[in-house]
Amino acid sequence: MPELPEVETIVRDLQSSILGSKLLKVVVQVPAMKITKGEDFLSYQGLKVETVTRAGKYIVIFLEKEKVIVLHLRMTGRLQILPLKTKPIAFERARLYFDKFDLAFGDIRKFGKLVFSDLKNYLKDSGIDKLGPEPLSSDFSLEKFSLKLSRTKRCLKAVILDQSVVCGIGNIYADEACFSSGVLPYREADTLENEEIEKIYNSIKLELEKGIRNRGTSFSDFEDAYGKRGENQKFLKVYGRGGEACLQCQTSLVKMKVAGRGTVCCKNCQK
DNA sequence: ATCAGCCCCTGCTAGC
DNA sequence: TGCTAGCAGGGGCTGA
Repeated sequence: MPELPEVETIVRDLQSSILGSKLLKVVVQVPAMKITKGEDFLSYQGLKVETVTRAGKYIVIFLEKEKVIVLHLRMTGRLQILPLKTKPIAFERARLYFDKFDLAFGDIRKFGKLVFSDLKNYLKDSGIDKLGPEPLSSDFSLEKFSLKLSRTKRCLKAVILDQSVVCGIGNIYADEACFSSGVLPYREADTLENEEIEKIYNSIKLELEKGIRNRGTSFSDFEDAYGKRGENQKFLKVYGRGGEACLQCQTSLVKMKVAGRGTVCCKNCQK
């Protein structure tokens, strides 16, 4: 499941390869893909890529003439840079044909999203307008985060998974950040001490930065834009380790459901 | 207004 | 061995 570090890895791959490339043709397996706008792919053809950026878990490709393509990989989406005329990848849902290579969008579960829009409308069309601050930017302040937590009875994990509070965090990094901060994910947010909130705030940043350094977590099937697996799964302390020994205290890690998500934590190390 | 819980979708696995 | 129920979860939607 691609979260911020995985999406950032793909975006960096794209930045080093597709800037300046010309989009020749778009083929989408309708209705397999959820597409908004852009029945009119013709108007995107022949345009060069100007910039590629990330917003939360969204990939945003800016083209000439104020055209914008937004992708969200959701659970099982993947984006692959391929040599020209490569045969379809597994569960391919769309392909963008560029002048020097193909860009394939594959997605087993069809949860992924592809939005064809323009500079004026892409934020709203894609849902990026609803995102909270980027966790690794200065927009994500301890003060605002603290205020959000203190004003809700929701559990900690539900709040940090809420993309409108802080964007880009998914199940893996939520569990890792909770463990790393020593706070139980099911704690009611308004019972957290200032000291705990600061630890959580710092842990979120540290875990995401670590994920990016390791080029993402390939727990099941994440691959970068070149089909290479990440390394961060080797450094996970709790995610996917339910029933195994805690790396800090050897207590058996507990697996439970929190905020509707499978969750692993250490009842000894986390309070 | 807030928030829990259902739904989408399909591959994999545990259990019979 | 073969079948099936249940699980995985990001985010949109619904109803309390």
